[in-house]
Amino acid sequence: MGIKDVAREAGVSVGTVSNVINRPDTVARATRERVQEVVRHLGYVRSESARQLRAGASRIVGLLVLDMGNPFFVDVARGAERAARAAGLGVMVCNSASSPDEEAEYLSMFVEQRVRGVLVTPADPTGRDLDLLRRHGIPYVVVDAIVDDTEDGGGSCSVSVDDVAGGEMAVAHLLAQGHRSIAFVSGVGHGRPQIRDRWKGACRAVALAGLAPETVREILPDVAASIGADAVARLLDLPDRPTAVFCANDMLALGVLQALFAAGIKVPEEIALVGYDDIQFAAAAAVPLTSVRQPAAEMGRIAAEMLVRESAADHDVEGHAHRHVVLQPELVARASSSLRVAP
Amino acid sequence: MGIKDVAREAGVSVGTVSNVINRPDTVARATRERVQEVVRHLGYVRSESARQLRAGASRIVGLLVLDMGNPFFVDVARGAERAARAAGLGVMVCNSASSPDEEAEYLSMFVEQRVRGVLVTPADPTGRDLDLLRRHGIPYVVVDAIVDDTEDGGGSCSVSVDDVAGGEMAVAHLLAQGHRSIAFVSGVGHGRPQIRDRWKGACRAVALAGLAPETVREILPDVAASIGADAVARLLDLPDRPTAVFCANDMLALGVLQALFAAGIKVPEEIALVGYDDIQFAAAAAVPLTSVRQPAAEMGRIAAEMLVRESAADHDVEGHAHRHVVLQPELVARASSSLRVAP
DNA sequence: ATCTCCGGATGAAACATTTCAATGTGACTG
DNA sequence: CAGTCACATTGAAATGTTTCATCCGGAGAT
Repeated sequence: MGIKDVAREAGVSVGTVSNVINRPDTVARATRERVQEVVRHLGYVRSESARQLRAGASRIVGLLVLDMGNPFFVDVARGAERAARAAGLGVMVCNSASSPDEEAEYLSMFVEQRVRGVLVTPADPTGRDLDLLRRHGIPYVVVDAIVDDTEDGGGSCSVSVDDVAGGEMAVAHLLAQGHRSIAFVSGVGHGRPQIRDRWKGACRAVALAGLAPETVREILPDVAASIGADAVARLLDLPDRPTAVFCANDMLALGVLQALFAAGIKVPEEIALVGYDDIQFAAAAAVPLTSVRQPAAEMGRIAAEMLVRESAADHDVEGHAHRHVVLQPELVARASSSLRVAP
Repeated sequence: MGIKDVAREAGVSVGTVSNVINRPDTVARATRERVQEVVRHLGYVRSESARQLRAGASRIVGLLVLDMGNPFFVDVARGAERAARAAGLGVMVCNSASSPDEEAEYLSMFVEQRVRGVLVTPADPTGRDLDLLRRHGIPYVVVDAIVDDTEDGGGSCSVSVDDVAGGEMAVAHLLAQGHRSIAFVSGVGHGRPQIRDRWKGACRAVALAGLAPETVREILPDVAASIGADAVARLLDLPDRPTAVFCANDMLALGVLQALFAAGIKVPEEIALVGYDDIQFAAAAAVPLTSVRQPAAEMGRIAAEMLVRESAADHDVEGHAHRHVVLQPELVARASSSLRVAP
């Protein structure tokens, strides 16, 4: 059951069958219809493996995210998937679980598969893992991060969101509500640029308001334990107890919200809460969560489109200039940070 | 940069290089080490396409789910992925979005890829789409459903959860709380067997309690509109307003919860609420949600393991007997259905 | 000294496509 | 009528592996 069987059955050469499938307009109508009939009759489906062996690259792109359990990345995947399919490409979604080892493993699997390209949110902040792709000439687009890799001649496109602006608008919002002691909670991967930028934005908001830097303090919960509970425990231990908490993402914020509830602390009356990502569940939380919305699906879409363009252009060697698209986040105010009564 | 280059550089034949990679113990130590060194030096990575062209099947399994946005399926995917990787297989997760058309499209893509097998939650309740796989001899396991396909000689393994039992325990729980008028809300895909079974279970609980069948009524919100809001509108229109709502899944329940909140109706005081799936966010909802937990990750794991076994056994033609594993759900009681004060 | 065996290495076939130069066939032009 | 051109079709090469029958050289047995 190969192209040869179809050819024999239809009384034509394999080349003609191939043409019927890939360039139907170049073959005479009578022949075309006869071949198509045989294809249908035999239930022939071409073999991608043979096809891509010849072509040198497959028709799928790899997508490597940090956490499939986080709806933010699910949205990114959805956007990417839709755009890729519009270009006739399939998407293989993989989950590095923020581990550089798993990341390396998946990337080398992508190389084995000779994928058309890769969309990746790097787990390894050095971006060293990506060298593998570059060495094999596989184009990639960095999603939700900017990797500074211009020095080694490579470089890449990227799509990200302005996390400094996001952090700033979250804290500016809290300051506007009258809060003067704010905690910034960063959980797993607190060292990642995205999180660092949100922290920077938080500090900038404080500085712009002309307040003391200590107005916002960082809390680093133990990632081994239940993160939300540990964060709240540390929070309550703080000398000058904060009246507001800004969490590095919504998953974290939901955990903190639960822990605050368990501790009998009222949100937003006693402590205001702001998250990040505006995942679908933020609005349905125990107290609807104020959050900084990131255009996740759009990020996925743009990344996939850039990849398609780059992979199409990669034949004229330096015909492709890497671009860095930076999108803007948006504050969505809900009950968890509502205007509190002045003390 | 193929196996040939490695062979030339190391001064051996391609067969030997292949042996070094796939059966290192059959080649003399000196040769082996020399070849390995060259591989490292040249950065050689074997081509999966060529490999699978020869082998006839790839090393990836397809996973087709109904809704990537639903954390339930994300958990299934996680379980499947882990088990597949333990067997050296990759997983390609795709989202049929409950559309038979998309399902058919993805399945034929799987056939093109000559995947090793497929894990699928069918969007087409007739299971007709699966014929394609059977025709091409691709093993598949049905996840979260049982397809009755024994008549056409094919058949398949399946892993599912006893939805009748789940529906029954949800409603029995509400009856035990004293509720005597219950609404069952089923949203998108209300016609699917899973949902029908939950409804059957609900009816059975009522019958077992010796109550009138009208004790539980079904509500079918308009899927085009905002489902939660529409469900609540219909609910309030009901002649004898129910005091409890059982939703076919948690996504739906969260929507209903939001709509109830918007309508100023207190949960659980005025209306009790029970969901299904016990997704991670159920516990963090506005009112922590009572739900029926399904062992999602385990289902994925078992399904993948069955597939691996079947695909290994498919050489001895009828050496494989299809099995149907049915797991048991579990009720997780939370605030949304807490004991209400007698009227 | 000859035979047998065995660990190691080899070379070619097979896998299912795509692509491309070459070929054949009429039809139209000069 | 010869020449040219466009259109359809063909046949074979090329893609990078794996597998398997074969071969080689040396060690042990007779």
